[in-house]
Amino acid sequence: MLTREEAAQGFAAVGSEPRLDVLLVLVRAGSAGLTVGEIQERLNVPGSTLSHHLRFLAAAELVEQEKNGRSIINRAAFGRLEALADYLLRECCADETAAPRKGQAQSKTAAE
Amino acid sequence: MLTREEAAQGFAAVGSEPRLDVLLVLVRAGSAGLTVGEIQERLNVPGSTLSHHLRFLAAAELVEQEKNGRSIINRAAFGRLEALADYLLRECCADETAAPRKGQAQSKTAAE
DNA sequence: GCAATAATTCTATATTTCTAGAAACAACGA
DNA sequence: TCGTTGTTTCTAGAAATATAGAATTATTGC
Repeated sequence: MLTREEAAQGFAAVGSEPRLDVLLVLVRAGSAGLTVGEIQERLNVPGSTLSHHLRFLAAAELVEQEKNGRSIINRAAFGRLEALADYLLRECCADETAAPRKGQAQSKTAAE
Repeated sequence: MLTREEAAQGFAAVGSEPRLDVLLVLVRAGSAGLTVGEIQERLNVPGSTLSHHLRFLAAAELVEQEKNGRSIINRAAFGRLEALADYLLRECCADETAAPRKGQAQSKTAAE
């Protein structure tokens, strides 16, 4: 499971529009992944900038990079992304006084 | 649904450890919420710093604030958090060439 | 070895964010 | 109205991040 630090790092990684764009392009690409050049074509961003953002995403382990000849294939780390998605609401309502039914995110209209 | 900008802003909001801490405390508290002072007690952070972070979270609409006398009650916006959680993988594999079965996040071992 | 391609690292500047003390503001109770 | 409590705004210096051109490294084909 994700530590608090890993989760924060993961969220920070997708917490910028250019990086979120990069990740979404990779998520759409699925398990095949995309080379840096292919991402660059789709997003129209300078190589050095893209490289910077990919490093961020890779450091957070949201993207995996595999070298293939002179290209680098980037793939979304689907397992990590699922863990991240689950993280926020996992402890929902643990301190709820009345009925501590865990895992129940009540809608915003449900306030007492 | 969340726009790309809203999603990035939301992720950025929980992309710092102190802010993630604040949000998790509120998620645990459930629909009752917590006053600023109560959060402060639990996290042991200066008021001005906490106020700064809460503003960030409120701007991203991840936390709702309601004035109550001289206190302010903060509540996690569970609906928003769910939307955020869903956002990352929603378009999974849309570009997949072979079998574009949407919504299927294959495990990391599935890369041929 | 040399040119071409793919990507990263170096560098520098601009911008944003973090942190927290101090001051200010708002609401309530006496 | 005056003091107290809860919270925000002001302020400022330190640190991190964004952006992108230029130089560099790595891989391949000839």
